[in-house]
Amino acid sequence: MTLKAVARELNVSTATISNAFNRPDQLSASLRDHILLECKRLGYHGPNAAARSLRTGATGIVGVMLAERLSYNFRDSCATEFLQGVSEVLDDARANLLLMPGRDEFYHEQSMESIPDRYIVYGPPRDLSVLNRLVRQHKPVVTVDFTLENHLSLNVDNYGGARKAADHVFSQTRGDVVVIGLRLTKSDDVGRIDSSELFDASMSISRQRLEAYRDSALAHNYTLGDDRVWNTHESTWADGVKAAREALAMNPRPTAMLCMSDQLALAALSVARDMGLSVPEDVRIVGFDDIPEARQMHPTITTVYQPSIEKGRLAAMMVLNPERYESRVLPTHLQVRETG
Amino acid sequence: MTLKAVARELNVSTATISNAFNRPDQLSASLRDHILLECKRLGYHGPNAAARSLRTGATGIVGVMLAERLSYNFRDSCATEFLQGVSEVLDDARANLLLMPGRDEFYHEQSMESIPDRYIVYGPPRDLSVLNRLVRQHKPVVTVDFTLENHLSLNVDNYGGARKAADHVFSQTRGDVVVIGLRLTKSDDVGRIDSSELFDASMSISRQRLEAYRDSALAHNYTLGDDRVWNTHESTWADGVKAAREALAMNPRPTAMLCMSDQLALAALSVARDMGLSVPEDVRIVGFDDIPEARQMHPTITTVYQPSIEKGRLAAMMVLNPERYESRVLPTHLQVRETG
DNA sequence: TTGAAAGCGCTACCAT
DNA sequence: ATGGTAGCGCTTTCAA
Repeated sequence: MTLKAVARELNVSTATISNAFNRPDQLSASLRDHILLECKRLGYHGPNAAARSLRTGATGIVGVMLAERLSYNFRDSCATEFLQGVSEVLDDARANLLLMPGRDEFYHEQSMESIPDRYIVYGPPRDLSVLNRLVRQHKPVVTVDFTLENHLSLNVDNYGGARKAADHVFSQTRGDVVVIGLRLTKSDDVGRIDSSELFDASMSISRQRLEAYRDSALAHNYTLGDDRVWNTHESTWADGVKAAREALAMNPRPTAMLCMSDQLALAALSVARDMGLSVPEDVRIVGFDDIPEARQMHPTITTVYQPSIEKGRLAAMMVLNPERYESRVLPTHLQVRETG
Repeated sequence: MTLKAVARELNVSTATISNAFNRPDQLSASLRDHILLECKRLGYHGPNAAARSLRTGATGIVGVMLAERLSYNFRDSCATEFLQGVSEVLDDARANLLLMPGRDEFYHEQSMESIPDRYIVYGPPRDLSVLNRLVRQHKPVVTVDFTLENHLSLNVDNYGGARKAADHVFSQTRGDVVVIGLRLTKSDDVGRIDSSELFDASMSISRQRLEAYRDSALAHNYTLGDDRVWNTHESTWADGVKAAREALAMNPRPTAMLCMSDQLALAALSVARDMGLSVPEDVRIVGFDDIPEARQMHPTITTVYQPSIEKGRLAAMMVLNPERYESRVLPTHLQVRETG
């Protein structure tokens, strides 16, 4: 069933059918009602979205570009909460949600970026080429957790949160402190970092957190050298366990671990207990994000709260009405609980 | 940048550019390489997806139709795990994922269903009209957690799992057993059910679970009447708390609760503890799904395992290659832990 | 191996 | 208030 077929069936022009759906003021109410009723009877449910979009350039679809592959985001509580916030607002706005990976290899010779009307870019895409293609569409874009010149952005106060966490840790411990970092470099491996390979601070929230940890260390007469900072590629149990094992094998054993996500902190906690260590007596563990599990675990995790759901809601509202908003930085705060 | 513009720029026909992207065998390798290189230079990243789809009817997008609004699915661990499985497979297949709500009101006069090439329908859509529109597209469809005539479906053994859970409970307790159900009727309210309003068993996994509970009760000389079955609208903390409060206020107090999701069981557990009850001594609590939290909480939740991630993977594989698969029912099994 | 041209389904302009 | 029609960007047949 196409618009043309309906027009023929009802003996009116295609323009009239189109108007019945898109511009009610262009025809009499009675004709419009008649047409809409007949369309229902004939099984025509409104203009084909692809064809309409070709003509108008609009689909009502909001693209959410993720930093990595799609599946990663459903494993990460933080990302899931963010998407929850986004989808709440899109639901109300009657917009659909297209998820797009941030890796170039996923776009084999098709310009999928033409489908959505607007974009939320959640974290710096792994391949910047993908971002460039997107920007060239001249559609509303909101970047989240990083900034892009001439575009609206939404960030949280990573430096402030991390600083508070580190200040708290350094004021409580006399021993060695280590960092379990997240995506600080391009490396896929888990291991100590090499500062020369760090991502740029403007593009990497992890880098911002690291700076805060280091500044705090300095303020407490301690140095957080490369030999005390581990990198992980994903905020997963596996990566966290690997890094924590290496870190806790250091001699002398660290007395505190600053983890860049709660997921990593949870893994570190498990490793510490397997080694027979008491938390926080033998080793303090502090996370980041404040995912629900941080509150539910025993012991509960000391961490930095960031408003993930709210971030999603706001990102969606910003991209739907860019003219009404300005770039923002949302606050974070320290949640002292049992592990630190 | 359009294909036409590129063609003009390079002094070849539009057909040749199109072939360079879609049918490499139709032109010389050298010309193709030249064209692809020039396209990159000119910032043309391949054919516009909307236009191509208008012509070919294919977009490389897989639609996942959800039973309800989008946001609900990001709050539900089960749904999130399912989507994780789906997206793993779609990642590998280089397909994109369009999330679509299952409520009619979200499709205001636009036939969005023309965009995806294939559909996974996760749970019976709240409004069947949406499903009908979808089916009329004659695209591959896989239904999950319900069946649809002439279409591939993927289910789990709800009856079997629920039966094992109930048999376990009835063999352990002499007192009153209540059910905290999930979407057993259309009602948005939390409260006791009226059996005459129950959904049809073929469309409702909850109904299947209820039948299993009731059959098990009968086998143990007990009757699970309407006054012992609560309905909730969403598998959320709030709904669970409300239902559990009412149920535990019964006189005599129930000694076991069969909950249709772990989320509801978690809420019931919290209510029981707030009332000063010991679990499982005073009241046994059994869930369904086996979400990660069920293992992590203290006490750990006795529940029925269903393979949510695997269900997602399989649904995606089925919809990508419908001819290679048949409808299936995946097994479930009882996980006895501390609460029951 | 390459090119010309029709047409996918629709909307927006301009006529009437 | 309604209709005629060009053209959005592309693919595909057919002809050269």
